[in-house]
Amino acid sequence: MKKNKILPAEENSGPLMADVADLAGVAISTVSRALANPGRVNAKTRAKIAAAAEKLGYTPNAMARNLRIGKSNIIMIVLPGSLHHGASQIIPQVLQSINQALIQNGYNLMIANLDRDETSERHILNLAFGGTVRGAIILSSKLPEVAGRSLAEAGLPIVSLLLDMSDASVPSVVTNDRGAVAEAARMLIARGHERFFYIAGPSDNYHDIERFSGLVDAFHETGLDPASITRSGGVLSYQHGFEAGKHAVEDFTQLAVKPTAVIAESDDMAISFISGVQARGWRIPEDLSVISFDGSPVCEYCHPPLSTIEQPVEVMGKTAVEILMQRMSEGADEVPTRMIIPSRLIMRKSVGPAAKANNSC
Amino acid sequence: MKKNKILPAEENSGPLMADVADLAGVAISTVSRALANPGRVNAKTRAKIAAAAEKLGYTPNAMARNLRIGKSNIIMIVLPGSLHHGASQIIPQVLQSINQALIQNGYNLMIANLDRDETSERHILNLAFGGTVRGAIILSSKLPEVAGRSLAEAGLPIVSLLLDMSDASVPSVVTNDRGAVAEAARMLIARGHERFFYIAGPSDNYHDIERFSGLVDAFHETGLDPASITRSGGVLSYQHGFEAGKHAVEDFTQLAVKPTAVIAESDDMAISFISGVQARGWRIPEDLSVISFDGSPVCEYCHPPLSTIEQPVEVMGKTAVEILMQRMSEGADEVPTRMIIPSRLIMRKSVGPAAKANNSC
DNA sequence: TTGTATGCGTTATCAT
DNA sequence: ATGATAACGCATACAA
Repeated sequence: MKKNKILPAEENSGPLMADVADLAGVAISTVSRALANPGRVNAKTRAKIAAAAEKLGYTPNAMARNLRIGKSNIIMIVLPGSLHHGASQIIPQVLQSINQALIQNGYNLMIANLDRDETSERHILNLAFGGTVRGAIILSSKLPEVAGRSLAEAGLPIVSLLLDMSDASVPSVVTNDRGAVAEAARMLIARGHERFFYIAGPSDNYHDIERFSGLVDAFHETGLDPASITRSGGVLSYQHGFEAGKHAVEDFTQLAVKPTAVIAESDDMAISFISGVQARGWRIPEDLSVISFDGSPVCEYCHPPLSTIEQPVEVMGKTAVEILMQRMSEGADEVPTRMIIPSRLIMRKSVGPAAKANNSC
Repeated sequence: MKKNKILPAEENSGPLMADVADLAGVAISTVSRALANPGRVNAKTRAKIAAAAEKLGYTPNAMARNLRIGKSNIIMIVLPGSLHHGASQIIPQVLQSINQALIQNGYNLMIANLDRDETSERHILNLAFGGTVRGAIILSSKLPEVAGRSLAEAGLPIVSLLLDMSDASVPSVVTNDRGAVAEAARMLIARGHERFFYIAGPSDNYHDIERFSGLVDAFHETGLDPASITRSGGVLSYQHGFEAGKHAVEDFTQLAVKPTAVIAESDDMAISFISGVQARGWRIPEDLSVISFDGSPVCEYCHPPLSTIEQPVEVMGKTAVEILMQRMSEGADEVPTRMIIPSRLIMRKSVGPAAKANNSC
């Protein structure tokens, strides 16, 4: 039984269910039930089967099972290539939390990279349409789509993480980007800051829009003129947030009237920006207060320790998985289309009162 | 053809090979050939088939294919839970490079977390013995093993990355840890440093042993007494390298005679260590020179910019995949058991000449 | 409660 | 060069 007559041969592929059945002296279907539906088989035979399986070191073949039941147990996470660099500080945590939650539900996590080339899009679509994956969690602002085929039509549940795609009817798990920035900005304004410098990631990206809007909101609320907000960045091609921060230093240097507060879209941007302006003689927070986004662990050890808006990635990841599970089990589409997990502002020494006149240097 | 009579029904699972065959007016086996082995089918029929497939938007079912050929096209990467925190700065790059290389070879990447509990070990073993994955790249110092079943016996190719497991006959891709640290140490010694402080990760880990040995080597070569090396760390339970660095600050503070040079096993450790000692009045590099390991991008923006031994993770990742591919194709086991990819010392301002007497503070 | 038989979607063997 | 057919390993409808 162990070895088949006709086909591949190749490497020994381990004991089969049939082997277990033989050894236990029962039919193969009984083994199948004993494993999947223990309640519906006699305790005695169940014991025999368990013993046989144990003795043979039997492990069910997942591919065969999945093919038979017509479902895969693999979920893919779609990471834009840029994320590996951009918000890279939090990616490991995201993967970790998602994977843990998935495994608890009997699923596995596959990584899919979405770059700007058609090849990667096609690859992802094949994963979806070819039945390799059962669902997707995406960290990209657009769904892969090529030759008229879109991930949206693949018939599998999708959840967007970090970016709100509920407009495109993709359930999304996000943080309160806009409100969190507004809150941080209000706090800065309360400390006397009136001129802001905003370091943006790729323009028109959800994060850019929401977070910048939050800043503008705070200005409106407090009666300040949003005209005194200077934007920097918005370039798509940066590999790292670090580069954006570096470039922002140039922009900042050329300003006739210097802002006293900086809000950066990611910790990386803030870190390299701070490094750059400090090298040119500005002091943080005496001359310039800085707050960024992400809550990377490294912020605590920056010079000075960096205030950051912490994204609750653990919770967000688990929530994304929960929603995915709901979409997959309950046939219904009655699941939330947008979950907002509040972020937390971690105040550190990079923030101080506004300097009176700091156009030195 | 599209819908079958008896079974699941469920969601529409897309066009099948049979549908393509029908539309093209050929047998199903011909379609299979046309797709897999284009050379062995008439150009005309091939065109018909291609047209039909195109029109239907046909995507081959991967699970069925893999089951049939008895091979999965999924490779798993085994990440110790600690790595998500410890050396986390480089994990995204590792994943990125490995995934790219895999996809070029027609494989996909699955993530597997190896924690310290038996559950995660069992899970990984099931992935292996259940045929879900075809091979593994591990970043863990030990192979999952439970109830006598070990990953080593799963009959699938394994490559170790970052850690040398060639002793356990697992082909390994590593960097020249020992030599790189020795070189860095020699350079420091040439600058007058004679008392070193070494911040270690988990004790007896490969990295700890190799890198510390490198430091000792340099001392021997230059006729210095290794007794003037102080070790700190070696604690297993730290979640972040940051914590190790923090703790090292305590150790450092209590030393009667202060070292003038520090070597840390990871950038994270160095970053939090520097932050801590600076807060207590020490100056880098005037009082203390620091070099660490990993080459995290953030080092460039530290205060002062941090010298680091860059691990060539991109090359290492690609190399690991290459070795895996060799193991899988050429039946032979005649593949290298250890590949050493040299690292590069990036010198930055965290290093200076030894202070004459810096036991101030 | 257990056994028999069929099919999941594909590849590969054998004829034609 | 193409077509009919039997597996791959498992799960389920149905009969016993």
